[in-house]
Amino acid sequence: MSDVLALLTRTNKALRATADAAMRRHGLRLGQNLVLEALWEKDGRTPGELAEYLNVTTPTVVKMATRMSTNGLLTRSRDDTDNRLVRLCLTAKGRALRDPVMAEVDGLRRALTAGLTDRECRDLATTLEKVLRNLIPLGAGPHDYSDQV
Amino acid sequence: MSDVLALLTRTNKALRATADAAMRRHGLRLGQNLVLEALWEKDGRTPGELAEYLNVTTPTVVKMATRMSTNGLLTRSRDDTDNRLVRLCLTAKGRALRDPVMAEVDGLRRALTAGLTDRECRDLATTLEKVLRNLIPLGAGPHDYSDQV
DNA sequence: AGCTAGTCGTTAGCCGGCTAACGTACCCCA
DNA sequence: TGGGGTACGTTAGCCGGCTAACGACTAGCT
Repeated sequence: MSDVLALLTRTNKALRATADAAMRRHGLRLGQNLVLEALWEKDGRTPGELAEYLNVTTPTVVKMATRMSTNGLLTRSRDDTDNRLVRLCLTAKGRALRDPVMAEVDGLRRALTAGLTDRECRDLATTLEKVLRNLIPLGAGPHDYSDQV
Repeated sequence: MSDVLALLTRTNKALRATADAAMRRHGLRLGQNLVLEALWEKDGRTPGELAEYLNVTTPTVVKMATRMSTNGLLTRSRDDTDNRLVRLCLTAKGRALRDPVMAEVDGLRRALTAGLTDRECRDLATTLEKVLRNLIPLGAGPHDYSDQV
């Protein structure tokens, strides 16, 4: 009982489905709002910068950037001074999504914790952080946790 | 501060990475252990049954079953009495993974909540269930949650 | 008995995520 | 000044997940 693993899995699945549905209402897909957020905050980032910022690999950003470029959300352009770099710049369409998408994410954030007391929210965050810290050392590389408690 | 949304996202990402690494040690991939678990519990299930049991769509099960069949973990065979049905049956290799994989999942489950008190675990589960219930009505269909608190 | 409606699995195609391999461009040092 | 190492983006290919369209089979009603 109280299987945190299963609960975490189910919660995340529901979260993904809900978030994707929310983003679709604005012509976006699940992670694309994060790319936009990063560019709203600072336009003209490179795929590599974005990848590090979003905690994702570069190829993932490249593929998403290609789709988002096709959808007219951003443009690719090579940096003048360093020809290796690629600058991802928002289009007017990409900039226009800022307010509605931020409102949507805010709504999701509130819906998520609806009916929870402040105390519950804080405790949830604290405990999740602990779980996260438990996971991080295991995530990188072929680590064996059979020696852990 | 205490952004439950971001925390949930990061936790799940770490969880997926860790779980995938754990399953790879047994020649499996992320969700394949769930398929095996379902067949350990009751062999010869159909893709549709499995999909419902795992809360996943049928095509997802079909694709996984194809890969797992290629890897010699299970076999496909048509039902004699109803030729629409396909029976997924474990091979010896698939059966042999039962103990080691269950132990691995158990290790993951324990590592996940390492350093947490029983109280913290129970509270975490309770709160996650609330969050999950908040999400479920939003997940199905083009629902608008702008009216929610 | 035959036609229709419903059930079931498969295929095609998309998305986000990853690793590995590749090609180009820069940079620094001999 | 040239060459080797390094940084960067792209491509290819895999996995889990989804929806939509398709095809085969059963079942049910007339």
